[in-house]
Amino acid sequence: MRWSTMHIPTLRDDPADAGAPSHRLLLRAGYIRQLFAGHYSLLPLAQRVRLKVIGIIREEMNSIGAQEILMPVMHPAEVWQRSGRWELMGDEMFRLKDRKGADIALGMTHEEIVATLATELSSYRELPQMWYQFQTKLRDEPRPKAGLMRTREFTMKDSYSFDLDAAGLDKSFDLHRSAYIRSFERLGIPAIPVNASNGSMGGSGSTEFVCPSETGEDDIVHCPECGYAANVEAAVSALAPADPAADAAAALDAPAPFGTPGVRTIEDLAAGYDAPGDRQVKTLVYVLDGQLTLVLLRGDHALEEQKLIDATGAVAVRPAEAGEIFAALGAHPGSLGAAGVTSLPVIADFALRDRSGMVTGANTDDVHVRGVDVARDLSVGTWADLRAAAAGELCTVCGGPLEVIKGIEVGHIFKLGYKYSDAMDLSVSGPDGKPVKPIMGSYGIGVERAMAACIEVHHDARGIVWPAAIAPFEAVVVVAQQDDTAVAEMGEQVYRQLGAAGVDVIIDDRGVRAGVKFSDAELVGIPYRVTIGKRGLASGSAEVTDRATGETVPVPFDQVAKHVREAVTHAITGPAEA
RNA sequence: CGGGACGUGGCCUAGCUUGGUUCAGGGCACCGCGCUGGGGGCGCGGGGAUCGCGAGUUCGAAUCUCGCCGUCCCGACCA
Repeated sequence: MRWSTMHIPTLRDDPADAGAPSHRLLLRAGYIRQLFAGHYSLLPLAQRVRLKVIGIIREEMNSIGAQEILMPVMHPAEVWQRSGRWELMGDEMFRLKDRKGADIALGMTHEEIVATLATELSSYRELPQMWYQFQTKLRDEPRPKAGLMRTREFTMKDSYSFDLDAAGLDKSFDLHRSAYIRSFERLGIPAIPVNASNGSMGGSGSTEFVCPSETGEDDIVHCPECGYAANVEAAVSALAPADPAADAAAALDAPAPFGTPGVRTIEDLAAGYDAPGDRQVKTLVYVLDGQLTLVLLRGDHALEEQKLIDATGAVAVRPAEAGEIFAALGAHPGSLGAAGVTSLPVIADFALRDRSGMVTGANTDDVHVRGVDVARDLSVGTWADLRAAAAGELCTVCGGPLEVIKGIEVGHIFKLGYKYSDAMDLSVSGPDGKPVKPIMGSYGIGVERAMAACIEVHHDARGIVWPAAIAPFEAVVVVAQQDDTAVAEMGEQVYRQLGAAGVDVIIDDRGVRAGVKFSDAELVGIPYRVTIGKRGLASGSAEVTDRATGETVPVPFDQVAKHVREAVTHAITGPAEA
């Protein structure tokens, strides 16, 4: 490829972008252009990277025995109605009508569609099956952001497994897990597998692959001691046990009201009334699928909403509004409590179990009660893990202190169970001739997001520093003096030699100054730069510069191709054995 | 969906508060010529904008008012 004929419109003049995050670099370096919010054109450089990313993931998927397919982006509404997700997906699903007036969904994921395909499976002998595709997903994101990081239109590698039983699913799941670990390793993304919530996918277990990064949107609870890692949506932590003696000391025969004028927060109450946060019961009011529900936590704990959703199975979840709360309880937030409330469902966090001598609101403004015995005074209908694990709490595995880090979710694997098998009526004949329902798994990697995450990890003040495996080009030949015929010819010759040696190479043959070529090569992020110039011509050598380290070594012209080929080979991890 | 900001040649932006000699100035990019030539070089010349859209106020609107659209950022959701 020749730089002079390639459309790489770099925007090199914004000093504020030094060390900028991936979306700015992709834009500046001529990788992407926005069409409108959440939709980007990929220019030649980006498409080259994308195809390499796809190639690596494809190799790893094939190596675990998965087969590539391609499913439509447009789906008839009926399929989604059968699984119940036509309603569940709400505004996030793009919908349209065809000329006949039939409802059509634009695919945001393909569980329903593969399950439809899988109705053709007829015997246990055909299981297990793993099918995957690279396909555009369309999601009407409420807030697209950060360039390729969060778009409304993106490529996803999604795969689906069908197994005879749970043990088989475990195996397919583990195969994907290992394929993902190898894929991210080859892509240069330091992703770590973390426990996660299943969300709207349903099912029993899921693992997210998260790339640690300050720009990430996910909070990951991580134990440096033993390696435990989980999304805060699912993370657990250990608490110091409650002190029974202190509880006993604060216990009363019955809850005793006391005036707390102006007190609205846990902190106010802790400060003025000898009621530390861990002695309070925090009462939140949520509307779960239309049902007003009291959610109880220890005063110093924060609710993790996803845990509430997972624990209740509710679809529509929102905090209640002040008006609704007053109508139901007769008080405003700040003075709420569950003591004596039997008209509303009550769900409480495990940390409140068996506590006594607690302080909580009295459901009368400016009044609280003390001496509350959870078992005696509160009608808790459901106990669940609802609190968000926090930094400094203890690891349930090894007891070490936990930390919370930010990360980018680049992949997610789910054990789906029978949700879609049921909806689509999947069935095969078992060994005994009786029908058996296959069990499903689903597995996704966001391709463009992986590119963005990779840059997030691999960039410096001069631009992108691609790992050789997915760089748009492995090497660039920079002709330092384009109008010097001897130099230009030597550049062409070295360029041809590199190509013949199997190096993915571009020659910068533009008629611009050497400095422009150098800075562009660095901004774009090509791993190896081969400089051909008057200086080297005299001594019969080129200079090979490593983008990552900045190191430059002189290499005789006839050795350049071999030298670069070896450097690239060394830098790239090959595919796993099939 | 709630909160905030912004919308001026391909890109970045000045002008807007205090409407009128600016029917819009600059930088980058682009075209031509010349000088340069190993780290974003210089000079001269040139092309390119009905100031997001629509109403309104006014003798006069990029500038003021209203509406709409769009984009970005902060919160609740996802690969």
